[in-house]
Amino acid sequence: MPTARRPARIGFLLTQLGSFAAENFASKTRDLGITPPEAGVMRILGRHAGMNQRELAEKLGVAQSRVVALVDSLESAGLIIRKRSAIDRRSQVLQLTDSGHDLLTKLRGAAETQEADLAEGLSADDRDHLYELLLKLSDARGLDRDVHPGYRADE
Amino acid sequence: MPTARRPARIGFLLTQLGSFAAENFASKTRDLGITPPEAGVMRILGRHAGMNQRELAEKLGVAQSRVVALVDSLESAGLIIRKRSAIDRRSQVLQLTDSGHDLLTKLRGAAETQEADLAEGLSADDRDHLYELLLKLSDARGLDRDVHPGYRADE
DNA sequence: TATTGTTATACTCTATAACTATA
DNA sequence: TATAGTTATAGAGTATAACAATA
Repeated sequence: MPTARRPARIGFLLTQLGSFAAENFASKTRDLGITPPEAGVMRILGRHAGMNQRELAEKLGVAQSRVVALVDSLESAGLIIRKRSAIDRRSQVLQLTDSGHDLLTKLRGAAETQEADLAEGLSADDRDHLYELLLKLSDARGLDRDVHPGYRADE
Repeated sequence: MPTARRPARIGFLLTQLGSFAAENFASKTRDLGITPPEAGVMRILGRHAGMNQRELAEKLGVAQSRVVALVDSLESAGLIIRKRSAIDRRSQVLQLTDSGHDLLTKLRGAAETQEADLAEGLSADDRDHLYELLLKLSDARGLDRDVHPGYRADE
């Protein structure tokens, strides 16, 4: 019964490695001129074009006022555009620009690089198995496959 | 070759689950009346009694001024005490109080509860394997087995 | 009246720099 | 001079509440 003898460490290790992975990715987004939360917005808009800001806030789990700042910044950088909906003029519809699509491609490249960084030290079988186990945990908790929160963490 | 077909998602999942684990633990420390960073201090002092504040700052990877605030708060709560070192009167030596030891015991209980929460949905074998894989990753990166950073994270 | 987005404001976390006491 | 700790200050990130335009 190895489980009973093993110390309670999965939570600790997930937090520690999650932090490490987040820092690692943050340094890559920094090189591309955006912050990690901005990268999250880009990723979501890449998959769900035409969202309005309220929908984006809900998906991200942040306040609408926070989305205003994120969208301001990405729009200033020329990566996305706001367009008033013709149907409901209260609503701002968000679209990636060409430049935004280019950046999204680079972000995906960064994610591939990160994957190689992180999995270093594991065999291909180990990697696949780790992926399956993590996915099982994530799905079992109903976590969104596209989103994770920015967060303040500890053990 | 399953690895080549698998999307680059280990980094994402580690960040997402790390965030989830951190939030989960934070809610438990909140019930005990302390914050997650304070819980980290308690854990370290439980293992390394007699540290001074500079050493603690180094171990945590935070500024000394941050340690002042953390220690102030834990001392006000009666969980630790500062004692001027007799050898070097600049140095403040930190010790857990009896009450601090009690709280540390409760924190360990919380970690056990969290472990059960997190591993729900995995078989005992899966849990053991996941633990081994995570530990391998953590060790391969030279991460401290006692410490992880408080952090701001994304993908 | 209700909803979308925006602005104003405040709070938390944390770091850097200046300072005090001691070495 | 150098170091341990403290205080003062500032910046980043985020939320809540008040507000404007539209429904």
